[in-house]
Amino acid sequence: MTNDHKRPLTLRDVSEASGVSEMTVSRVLRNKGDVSDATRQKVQDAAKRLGYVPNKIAGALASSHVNLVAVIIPSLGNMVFPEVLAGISEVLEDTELQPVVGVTDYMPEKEEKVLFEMLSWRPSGVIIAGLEHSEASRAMLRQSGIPVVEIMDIDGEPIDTCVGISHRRAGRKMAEEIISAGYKRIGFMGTKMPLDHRARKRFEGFTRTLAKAGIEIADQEFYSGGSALAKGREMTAKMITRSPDLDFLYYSNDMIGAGGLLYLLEQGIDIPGQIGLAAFNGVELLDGLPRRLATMDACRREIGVKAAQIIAARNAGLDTENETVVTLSPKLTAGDTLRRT
Amino acid sequence: MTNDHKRPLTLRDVSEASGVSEMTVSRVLRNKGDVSDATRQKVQDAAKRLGYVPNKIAGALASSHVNLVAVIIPSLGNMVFPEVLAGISEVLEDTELQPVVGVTDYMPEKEEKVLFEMLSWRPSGVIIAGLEHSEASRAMLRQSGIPVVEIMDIDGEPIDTCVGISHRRAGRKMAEEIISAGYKRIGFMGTKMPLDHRARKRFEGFTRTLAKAGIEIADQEFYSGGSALAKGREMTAKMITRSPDLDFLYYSNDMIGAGGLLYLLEQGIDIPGQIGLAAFNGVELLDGLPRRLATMDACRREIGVKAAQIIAARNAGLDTENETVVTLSPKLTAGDTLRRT
DNA sequence: TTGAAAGCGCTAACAT
DNA sequence: ATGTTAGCGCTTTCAA
Repeated sequence: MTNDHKRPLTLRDVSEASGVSEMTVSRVLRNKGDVSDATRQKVQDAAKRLGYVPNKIAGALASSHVNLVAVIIPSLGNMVFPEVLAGISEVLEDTELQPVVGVTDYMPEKEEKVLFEMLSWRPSGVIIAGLEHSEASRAMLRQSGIPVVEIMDIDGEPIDTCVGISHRRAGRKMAEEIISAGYKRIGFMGTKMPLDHRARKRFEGFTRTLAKAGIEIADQEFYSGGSALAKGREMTAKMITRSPDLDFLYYSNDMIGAGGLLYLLEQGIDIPGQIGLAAFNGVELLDGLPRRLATMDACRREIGVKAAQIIAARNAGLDTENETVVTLSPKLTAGDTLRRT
Repeated sequence: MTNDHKRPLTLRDVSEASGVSEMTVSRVLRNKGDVSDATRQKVQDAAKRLGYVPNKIAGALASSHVNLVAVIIPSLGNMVFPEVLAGISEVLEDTELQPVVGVTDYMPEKEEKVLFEMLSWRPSGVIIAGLEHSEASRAMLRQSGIPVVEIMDIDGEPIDTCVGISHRRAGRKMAEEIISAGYKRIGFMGTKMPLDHRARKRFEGFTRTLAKAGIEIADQEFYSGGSALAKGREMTAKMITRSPDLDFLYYSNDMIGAGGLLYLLEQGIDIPGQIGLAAFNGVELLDGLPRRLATMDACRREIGVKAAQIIAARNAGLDTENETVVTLSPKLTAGDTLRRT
């Protein structure tokens, strides 16, 4: 209420205003060390009255402790990463730690840049999506000397620790389910995959399992950008026109699956009789659709929780030494779009 | 490649490895001041070889410049804020500045906490959603001495600058459209509003305009939490059962509107003949729906862009003195769910 | 329980 | 074009 000039307040200002040494002010403001109730009160009053906001930059430099956890994800736009973030926040809220998110747009160069930027703030840990990183990124993470948790995926070599699901296995499981339901002419729709390693791995697991059963993908279509719901619709229309004999459509994510579902229902196609459908992620949105789309839960929130717990534990000095790979098991929901076996 | 101990590298390490003074190393690494190509090369080689990552904490303290912009939003979960963020990032990418996001979950106390936390990192600017903040938050923002842009809404008193739309006016416009299309028995569905000031303001603008035309909201229903699509479906079912004579449903956001739309179509209800529908936000998802839902674009990306531009300009010393309130105009899309006038 | 001194790793401002 | 000096605002360490 008193600081009319633009200079931000310092500990010294509070010290002078309260007649207590800077050091003791610092102790009060951090609840560290023993301070008499009287001085504590004086200091707190002064700090509040002045509107003092501590300078974490200086604090961090002096203590070489930064209570930040870098969280690096490809995108905020598809609902899966916000859910991971929610899991992370939930855990870190009971902690000194604070998540800071960086977005890569699925671009390795941007990942490298964001990572460099975040590491230059000397965070207490890194949570980063995926196991595929540029050599430079891997080097930075290794050198950093802080806990690193790679999330979402476990099919690969973690730098330090990883928590996620096996996307190859997820693809395989869904293929098995589809095969055992008796579907034979299967079409696939998904993102253009060079970008999205996890989608690619699901696709690989999927096709390989089909192959073992003597089935080949009968048609496929890829997209990028735009409204996923609309894309699902378009691609589905195109595909069933082009390949009218398909009896199953596998989508690499729920949004395009939902678009396809809506389209097919409008066309009066019998689902899952004439055509079965399945997708991936288990997003909340599916609950509001006319039919429950078959899907597989990606354990998003759980991944966030586990990752944050690992960072928090390591930060507290507890040695979680042992578990370098935490494997979660995605649950398959057959819903209403997959024939019952 | 050489740093096997855990101590992070310092400028001094690079200095020693390259035989160049710390100061010159610093200059090279920041592209500041004149350095001969030869030394520059030596330094860059050494830095890369060692895997040096600068310590921004120290840099920021020394220069009292932090290239961070605090972005404080209520949620990442509903697609509107990620789009604002995209606008912000787009602009800041051509800048030294970097956005750092904090989430409040629509809770004033959490906003206060997040704000305090972020200000303690001495960012170069703040972009914060809404015009409603606790007195303490407003005080912190005022004291901070940095540019503050309040976004999304303009119906109120900005602390410094604001950019957004008038939600009252948006509610009014939609009401006018509905009235002039001849609808008379209007139901409303939305979030529980104490939390969401902008939804409340739209509602106020909406009801007031109806009132002037002698119309009262015939039925209303509020929700919180859960899948918005599913909630829209449920609430709509409940409402048209309870009030079968309604001829229009106004939803406070697109997701519940979409849920309602899907439900009504399934029931074989004539839209917009028997019942007209409208919502708010203009989210991309609507493109994939069976009908184009009437909605109003909230100018999300544009808001992010403008806000970031203001911060960037002020940061560059350009005085944008003049414009303290930037008003954007949401466009109304009648779509297929509003009778043509 | 409180205070004084030293320094975290960098950069602004001066030398040279 | 390069180097030297003095802090930035805190916290750590040690002393009282």
